[in-house]
Amino acid sequence: MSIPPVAVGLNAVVMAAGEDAPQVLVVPRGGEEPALPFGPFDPARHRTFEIGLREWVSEQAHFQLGYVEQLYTFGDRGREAPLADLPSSDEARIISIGYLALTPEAAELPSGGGEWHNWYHYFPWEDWRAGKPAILEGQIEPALRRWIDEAETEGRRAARRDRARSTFGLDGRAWNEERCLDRYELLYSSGLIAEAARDRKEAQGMPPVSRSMASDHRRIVATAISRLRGKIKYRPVVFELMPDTFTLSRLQQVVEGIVGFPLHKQNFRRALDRTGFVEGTGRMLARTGGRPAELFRYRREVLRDGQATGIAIPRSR
Amino acid sequence: MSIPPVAVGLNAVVMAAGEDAPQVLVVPRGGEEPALPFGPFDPARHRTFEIGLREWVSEQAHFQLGYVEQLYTFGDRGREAPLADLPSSDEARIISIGYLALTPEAAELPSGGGEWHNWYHYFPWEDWRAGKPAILEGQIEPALRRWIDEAETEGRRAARRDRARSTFGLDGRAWNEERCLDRYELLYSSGLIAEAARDRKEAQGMPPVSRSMASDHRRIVATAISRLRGKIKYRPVVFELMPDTFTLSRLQQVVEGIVGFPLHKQNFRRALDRTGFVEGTGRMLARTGGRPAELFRYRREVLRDGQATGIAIPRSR
DNA sequence: CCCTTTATGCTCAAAATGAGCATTTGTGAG
DNA sequence: CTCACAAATGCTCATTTTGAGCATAAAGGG
Repeated sequence: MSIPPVAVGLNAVVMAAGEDAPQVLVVPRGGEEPALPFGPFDPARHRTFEIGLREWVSEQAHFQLGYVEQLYTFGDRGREAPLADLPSSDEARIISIGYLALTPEAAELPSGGGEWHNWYHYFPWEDWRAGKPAILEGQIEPALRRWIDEAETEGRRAARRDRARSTFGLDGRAWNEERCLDRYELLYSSGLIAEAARDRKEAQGMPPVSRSMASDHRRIVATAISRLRGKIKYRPVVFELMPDTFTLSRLQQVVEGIVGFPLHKQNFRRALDRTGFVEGTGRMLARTGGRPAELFRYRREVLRDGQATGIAIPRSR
Repeated sequence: MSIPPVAVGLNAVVMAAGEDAPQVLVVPRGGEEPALPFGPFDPARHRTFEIGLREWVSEQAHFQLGYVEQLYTFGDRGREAPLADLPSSDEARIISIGYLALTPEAAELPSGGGEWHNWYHYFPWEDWRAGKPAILEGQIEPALRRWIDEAETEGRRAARRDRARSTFGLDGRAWNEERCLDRYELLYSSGLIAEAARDRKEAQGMPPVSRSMASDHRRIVATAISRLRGKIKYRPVVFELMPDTFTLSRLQQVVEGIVGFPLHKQNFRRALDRTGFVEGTGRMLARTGGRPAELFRYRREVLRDGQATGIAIPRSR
């Protein structure tokens, strides 16, 4: 029993908290769609995937990774158009292992390497912080209804309707921010995503509703967003995105950026307080535009003993 | 930029609810350690990993899979002793993609294929349903304390102590059932797991405290247990393990088997009721040894609309 | 010094949890 | 045919945890 060889690529979704929105690290490719930091896994050079990943990211984006976790391994044939500089999938299958990396401060990136891009330029329908995004009622929902009606049998129409309803919260269903990946995949299969037309080598049927990425990289980012939005609730991962000290308002801002909707300020603080995750430093941050805010610090120790849970996400209406 | 080839293996952790404890499907290998259903991923034959996986499982264990999700991709060099019939890792690196599969009824397995084994034969320290397992105080905790003291510097001792405390709930810390993988890895690195000695080709230092498995398969099972114990709380996955109709007591029994501790019966039911996941069928199951119990059915529809959360786990004291 | 802007504090009702006690309804022994 | 027993269900009550607002404090700019 011998195992046929396949090529393994490593992709990193590096995230940081930007000024107004979460950011993802991309590598521009002059004229072409931007890509995630990406590189082959070479078993001769790298004892582990993570080592290889860190090497590629620092080489391509001039950037050192901190917190890293494995996301998912993507390997379906036909899931992507291969990047130009890789062998096409007819010859050897390429599978890619996606990683999520979190890093504090979106600030200093040496030039010539990667760039920070706002998540929501790639996923505008995911940002509900200022209410329901106009793109949903304006473009996505009508297109989804058209896609539902296009199905051949009533059974298929019902299946499409159910899927669209539950992922996009149509017809009064609730919006579940964690289902970002499901939404991306639905938009892909209904042809609303530029990558879908590109992969099928068709003319694009829809005006681009958002920015696209190389290969299946946008799918990997959607996977990362779903994972992060879920994980933030049961593991204190937000703090990987914060600098050493921060105000509670800033922390809340970062969480809101991630989950994509506004939180109730007082309740957010009360719940945070109970977790014991943060402690005041006594120092204040002036020039907040109002009353100065105290600077807080993350207490890494609390992770060690007791149940490490995440932070509460009290939605505000 | 070309990608060096590696070999990809697919492993399935197939789980079912047994009479008294959850079971995992293993393939006996006459005399040697049992293995998970395992097979190479052949990109020429299989369009997706899942298709390949289902094929291997049905071939090796004579068994059709239902619910399947990807777990993790394992690829560290030296993480395992290779299976005898595979090329050794010096030549080509073998990475394995682990999958978790859930299936109702541990009952009918055609003979000659796989066997159902109780989880807790491989992880006896994880079963707290009848109180704290004796193996913890009897063997594991003393060995951990020895391992802590063996460290060379005080700093390392402190690090080991912290790690042991938080994973095994030493010194009054809480036991977190989701950290099954962390515990396995700690036992592995502290030499309490037979596989550790085997992989380093050492004589075994400890009397085997539990059964071992081929290669790194026990680590994969630990990953699956951790995942399932976490997921059960925020997604209604237990029902994948239940037959069409079941009593509430049986459902509770299955959940208790998974999380590894007893639940408060009334509160479990109250919380379950609120979710709307189950509905009574009106039919009763007699011969329960007491008052007959009503048979319930899982309402798959609730998943479609609204927030699909998991079921509550009200620990009983 | 008043007004605007943030940061923090506090209160109250509603909902969810944690723990028990109480009833119902089969089975099986005497 | 009764009665004790074993489960399955039903209900109650004190605590906690949420969800929503209202109120107060402290800078900075006319």
